[in-house]
Amino acid sequence: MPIKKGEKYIQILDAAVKEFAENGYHRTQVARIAKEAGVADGTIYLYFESKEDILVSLFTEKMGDFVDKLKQKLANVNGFREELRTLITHHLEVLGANPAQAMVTQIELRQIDPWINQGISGPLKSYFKVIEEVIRSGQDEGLVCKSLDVRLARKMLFGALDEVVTCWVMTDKKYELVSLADPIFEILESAFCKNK
Amino acid sequence: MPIKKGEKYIQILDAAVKEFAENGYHRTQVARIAKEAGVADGTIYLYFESKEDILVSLFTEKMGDFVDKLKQKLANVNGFREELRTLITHHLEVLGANPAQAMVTQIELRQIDPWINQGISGPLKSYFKVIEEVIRSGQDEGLVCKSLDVRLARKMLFGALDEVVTCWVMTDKKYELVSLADPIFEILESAFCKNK
Amino acid sequence: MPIKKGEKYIQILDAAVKEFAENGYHRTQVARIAKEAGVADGTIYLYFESKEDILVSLFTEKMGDFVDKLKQKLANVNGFREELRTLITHHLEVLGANPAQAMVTQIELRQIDPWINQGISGPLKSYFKVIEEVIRSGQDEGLVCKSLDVRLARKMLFGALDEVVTCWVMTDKKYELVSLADPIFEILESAFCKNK
Amino acid sequence: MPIKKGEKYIQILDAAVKEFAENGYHRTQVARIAKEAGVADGTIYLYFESKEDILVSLFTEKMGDFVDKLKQKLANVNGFREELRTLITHHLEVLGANPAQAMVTQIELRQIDPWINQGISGPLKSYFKVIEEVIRSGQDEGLVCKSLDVRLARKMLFGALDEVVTCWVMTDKKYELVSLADPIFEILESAFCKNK
DNA sequence: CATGAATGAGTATTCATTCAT
DNA sequence: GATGAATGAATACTCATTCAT
Repeated sequence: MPIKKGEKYIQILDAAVKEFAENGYHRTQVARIAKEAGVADGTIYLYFESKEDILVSLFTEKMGDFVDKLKQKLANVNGFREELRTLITHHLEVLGANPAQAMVTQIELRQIDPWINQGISGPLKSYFKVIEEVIRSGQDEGLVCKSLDVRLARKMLFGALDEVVTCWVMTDKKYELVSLADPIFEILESAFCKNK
Repeated sequence: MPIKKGEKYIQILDAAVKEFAENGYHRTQVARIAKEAGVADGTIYLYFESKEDILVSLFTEKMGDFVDKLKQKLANVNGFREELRTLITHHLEVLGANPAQAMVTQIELRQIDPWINQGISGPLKSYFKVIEEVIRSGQDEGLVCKSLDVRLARKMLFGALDEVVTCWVMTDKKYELVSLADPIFEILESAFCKNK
Repeated sequence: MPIKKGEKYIQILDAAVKEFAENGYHRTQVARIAKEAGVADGTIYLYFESKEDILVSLFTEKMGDFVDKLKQKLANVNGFREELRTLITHHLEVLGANPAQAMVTQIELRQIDPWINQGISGPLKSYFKVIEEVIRSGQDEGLVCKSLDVRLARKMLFGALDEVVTCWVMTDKKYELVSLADPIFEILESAFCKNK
Repeated sequence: MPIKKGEKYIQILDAAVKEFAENGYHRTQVARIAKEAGVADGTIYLYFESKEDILVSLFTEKMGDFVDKLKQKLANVNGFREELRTLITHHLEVLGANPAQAMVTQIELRQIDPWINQGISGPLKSYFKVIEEVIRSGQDEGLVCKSLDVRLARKMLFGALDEVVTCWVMTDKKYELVSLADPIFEILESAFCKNK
């Protein structure tokens, strides 16, 4: 039962983001992470169950923050349109501001054996829930058609954002990710709102 | 240089789809594929450069067909709306009809080291090109706003479809994938067409 | 240099017998012994030099008692035959009464690297000495042939007893070990005494 | 399912005896055995399941021979006394002639986790069976008391021989093991035969 | 073309032991 | 004396790939 707190926990996580983003998950040795974090190899295993657990924890840890912050922002905003805009902007801002993090989330995380990586589904689901709530609030507001399949809409919205970020990560992040917020907003707004 | 055709080539590819879909890419040993295909271990390397090449070839091979067929269908259809509908339906039909194939494409393919998997970008790009042409034809037709960023729209469209298929694959394929064609079409039509 | 006495010393030794007998020497972690003993990992090393030292001490500690008690019993007995009987009975009684102890002595102790385990030879030698004295007293008494190689006889006697106990330990201790004292005595008596 | 035959199988086994006898089981690395055998590390695992399997196979392989040869010798001999003498001599001869082998059998083999080493019990049992048959033939012949517990006698006989060999191995094999055959025979004959 | 025995590079993980508190 | 977080050495085993036949 690893210790999920403490200074060393953070050090290791930080070192891991750096190494994973730089060399990829499979090419990164645990010993390398330890060195970068300034701890002994064995110390890693006081805080994580396995190399894979580091990657999953990386995601879980950040995803918790991500959703919490998003919820806060949504609480300060009124109406479906603003909520949608907030959601999109938040997604792009956060990932755009942390390229290494984004790299790991978009690329490396998907290299884990899906038979094992149930670990990421929890935090991800809570994000999905928030997205669905936003869409549903649009329905309540009368802006979004009641007959819209909310789950389907969520998948499409998330998939669209996700692909945009992935492409950005893979093209060496040449442009400002957040600059895409407006055009994306307009497309998604059209997609979901009835008579614009 | 490997022989990229012949009876054994097909046998190996078929064995690989089966094994990858069943056990995942990393958990599948080359020896296992050879056994399933009824050939010797070494024979694999007469037809493929590496284990990874099998996975990539799997994708390339099918993606070629996929795009060819799609182009044929699009040639027989008039107007952006029908083209879009054809695109979506084709995507869902083909993947929905080949669950094992879909499993490999959606899940296993993403486990390859991105530093190496440039192999898939070729065939994928030709699909992207078709998608962009469809959107552009919508602009020419006056249905889609000229100011729409076609590449961005393509990413979102593809991302949306891709996520829908991934979710379907991961939920044990309980429903008919193609049954989602209509609702998806309506959302994407709204997304891209001006005043509906 | 470790403190070879005190309450904690006993606690650790007791915990070790339990764990070794239950899981075997190699499968037992020092941390586990510490936990079972209710002390910190590091505390172990205030009382023992190494994991191996625990096992060796276990043996030494008990072997000291074993030989002392045996000597006392022998002092109260007259004649080779009674001495031999006493020796056999003592061996079977003590080990039969402490199955966990016997398990460790007969099985686990032999898993130690013989390049290091000189530690056990001391206490064992004093037992061997007692056995040899008993045999020699038989010679003095005229019951045992003078030409008998006492060291050889000792090895055979000890080996015979040892194997009997090992078999008992490995067959889940289904019968009373001490019940074998009589038949064993008769065989060994015949073995060593001239014309019975 | 490892290949239990072939030239390489023998090479590896020979290399293993040498290394185990020289450095002990735990101190011997698999890579070292491979080097000594002139094969690649991985090749070991084509012929053996694990490092432990090498040690067990070592014993099994030789024990088969040992028992077969013993049976042949016994077939050419008449009467309990000669059979017993044959048994003892064979035991001492074979082990005395192969000190490295004896080292491994008497010392290293016992370092294997008894929870796993069921592998050795088979071949050993067939030896036990032969010993018991010899004793039983003595009973049939009228030389050994019918009331003697044959299994107990076997354990004592085997334990006695075993301990003698172990002592010999551990004292740097300074004397000829087989020279002990006569005195041992006399002791065991007295032990089991009624009126000498 | 086909074979499959042989190769050997590559590394996550364990756990006895230490030492600063 | 006691603690327990931190250490880091140590290595069996896998499996994609090759090549002699």
